[in-house]
Amino acid sequence: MSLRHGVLGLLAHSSASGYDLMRAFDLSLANVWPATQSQLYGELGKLTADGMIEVVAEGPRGRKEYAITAEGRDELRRWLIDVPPARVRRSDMLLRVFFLSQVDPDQARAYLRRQGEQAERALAELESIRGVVEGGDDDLRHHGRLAFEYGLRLHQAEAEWARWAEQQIS
Amino acid sequence: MSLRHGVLGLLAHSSASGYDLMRAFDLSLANVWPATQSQLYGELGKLTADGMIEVVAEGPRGRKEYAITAEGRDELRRWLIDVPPARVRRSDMLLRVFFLSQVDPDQARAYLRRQGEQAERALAELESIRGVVEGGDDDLRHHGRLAFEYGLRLHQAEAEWARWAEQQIS
DNA sequence: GCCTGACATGTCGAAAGTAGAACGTCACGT
DNA sequence: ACGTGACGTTCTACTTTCGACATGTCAGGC
Repeated sequence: MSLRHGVLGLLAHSSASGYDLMRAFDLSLANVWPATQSQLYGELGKLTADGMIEVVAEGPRGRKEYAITAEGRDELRRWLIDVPPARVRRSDMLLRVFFLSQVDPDQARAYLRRQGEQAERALAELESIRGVVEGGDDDLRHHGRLAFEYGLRLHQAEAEWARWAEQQIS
Repeated sequence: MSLRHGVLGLLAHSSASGYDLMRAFDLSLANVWPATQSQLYGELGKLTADGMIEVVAEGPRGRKEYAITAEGRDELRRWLIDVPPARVRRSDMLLRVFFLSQVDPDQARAYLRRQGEQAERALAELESIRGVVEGGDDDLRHHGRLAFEYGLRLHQAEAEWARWAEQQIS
């Protein structure tokens, strides 16, 4: 249940409303841990019930501003340090690769080429927001930079692999 | 719903029982699309109901051997070619990176070091089964080799990133 | 005064994934 | 004859995720 910890992490950085968090998820965590609005509001309710966060202010339009509690901070740290990250990552892209012999070689190569192009597009997109990431200087952004670099390297490797794999099919 | 296509893909390669598929998932697809036994048997039922697969033989211990139908093969091809793979991959490992400022630098560095070591372990493990992957010569294995190489490159990049990231924290 | 668009929260149902209990069979070694 | 372990299926219950819908408020421009 990492959605819970995503919310705690953002609230540890600064208090926010559900709507604020929704945007924060879309902006900074979109590529790492996407979440829908309904998921978010549901989790806020559960976190409040569990005493991990609390409503610290109410604004216009029923806006509720949430803040992390000491208990929530403890839980976040525990998760960061003590809970080992999941080792496997599902990839339907790679699952398809296993079964590529079911289509003819031309189509298989086309598939790999598309994947390569997609990786390059992702790479270009990342490069285009490099300025934004390197601009700010708060904690979140600082560590966001590490994640940014990860994405860069990952997509690079992916693009190269796709080119290599395409050549393997003959 | 890629579990469905994982099953279809394996059955396209050769007929098998639920139990056989379970082992096939554990062996070849474990790192790409893990599935539990209950999920598998459930999906076999649904696929049969949908006419994508059929029972072609019954063996001892209530064993049912499933084979893919023409309809199933069509669906598999459609998925392979027409359905674009998901672009985002959740990573709780990376999610933690965003919030690393919540623990002290020593702990943050330790976290990244552990991740680097984990990537290297994964790499070593892959290298150790290189012989197995390169041994066989059926279609599945041939394309499995492409996935294998992907894993190799990915973990390599991950290990390097982790080393780099660890140094960034000071 | 009215429309639009951003702000804001909430509920529902379906699909997908996780976890494990329960049950029975067959082959093999001792 | 007996136990063990691989083989094999089925069912239930829970959690997570997704997508859509419902509902309403406030600020600004025209």
